[in-house]
Amino acid sequence: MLTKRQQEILRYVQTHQREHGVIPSQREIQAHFGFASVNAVDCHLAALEKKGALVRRPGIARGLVLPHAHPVLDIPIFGTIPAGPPSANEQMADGHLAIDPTLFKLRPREEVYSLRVRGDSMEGAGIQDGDLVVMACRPPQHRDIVGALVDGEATLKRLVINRGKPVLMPENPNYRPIVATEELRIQGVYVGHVRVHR
Amino acid sequence: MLTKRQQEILRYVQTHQREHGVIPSQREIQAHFGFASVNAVDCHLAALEKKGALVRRPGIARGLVLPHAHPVLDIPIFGTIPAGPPSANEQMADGHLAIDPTLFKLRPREEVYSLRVRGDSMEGAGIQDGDLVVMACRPPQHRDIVGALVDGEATLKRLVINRGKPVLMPENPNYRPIVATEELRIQGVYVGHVRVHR
DNA sequence: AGCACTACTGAACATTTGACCAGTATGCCG
DNA sequence: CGGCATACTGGTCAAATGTTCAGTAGTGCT
Repeated sequence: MLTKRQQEILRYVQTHQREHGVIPSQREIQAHFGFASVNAVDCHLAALEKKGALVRRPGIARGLVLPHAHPVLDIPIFGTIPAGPPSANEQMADGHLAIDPTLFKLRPREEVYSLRVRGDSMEGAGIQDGDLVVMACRPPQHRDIVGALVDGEATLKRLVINRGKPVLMPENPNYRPIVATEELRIQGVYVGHVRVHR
Repeated sequence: MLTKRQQEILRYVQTHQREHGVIPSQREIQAHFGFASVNAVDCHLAALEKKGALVRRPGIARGLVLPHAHPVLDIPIFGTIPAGPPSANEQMADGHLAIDPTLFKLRPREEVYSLRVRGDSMEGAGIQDGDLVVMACRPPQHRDIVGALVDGEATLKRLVINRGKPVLMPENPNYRPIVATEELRIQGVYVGHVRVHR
């Protein structure tokens, strides 16, 4: 759909952003291609926008938005044992997981965070020791895998509502279901995970 | 290390970029926080840069570069059945997986690609149907999980060298080890995977 | 008390930058 | 042939924007 020239322009914008961290201005694009006029750039950008290859923010400096530019979410990685919901203390993050948020089907302004799994109680669900699970802060539903704080201890289990009562089911025959005796606080719902092979 | 106010500023910049695709200008930050002077923003940005929380491009509109903005690798996702090594035909990618390359311990200029897993033959290794496995193009070693083309068919199995002969071991008792009768081409070594919960 | 750092107000300035108008030339489609 | 899209030259203009100077106030440190 795009002409050869339009592809070149688009590619330059992408490359420039990757290498300099900043979208190029029209004049920078002009200089790179040796155009005698900025208008040449302006026309190309208009054409690219019309074809949906990018979005322009009118009147805004370097206001090009590339479709693939922002699909990167910095997910804070908390320790193995979360002391509470992440919104409270962003500082405690052990690191960040940069990943495409469109990959996980997140809702509009949904908070996400990540935990490093300890133990093998969810092995049956393919979640192993050391995996980074991505958790979303949303209301839990029946049979969701949830991060829960039960009687002061944090665990990752499958939530089952049994006759109105919540039960945390492990996915490993060596472990037993957990029924909260005192308090049960759901801190997040599993939406996916990342494993790095050691 | 950052003060509370500086965190707020930094967070706003990150949020603004995620939601609008564009870095906010100093005046936009000013308006958001209700400052009476742009200089308040300028000072905060200077402080943030001094502390290494971001980089400023002097004289450039919206010239803030967030440290975690670009260390993102676009990994091409190929189909479930790879017809060959990805270097040949980059075009065939079904999509892209944007992820922090530092997460996986990749070697300097190592090629990576991604495959969607079909089947449950590696269930014992925690790799399930539908998972996106990340593969690196590097020489396979004993007990690596590899993507292999054996007798014309593509599979993901653990490579075991048995008395000098390569054997592809599944991690599921319902499947049997594969010994190549004709050809065995290793197309990549498993370095990790990503699962999106459905 | 003196100094450094944070956290601003208020104003002015020079650039940077997007937008726009007027033209030219080429190629394609009906 | 006219109309439309591409691909530019050349130039102007106003708005957007980073930068800087001068000054005030609070806090913590030595």
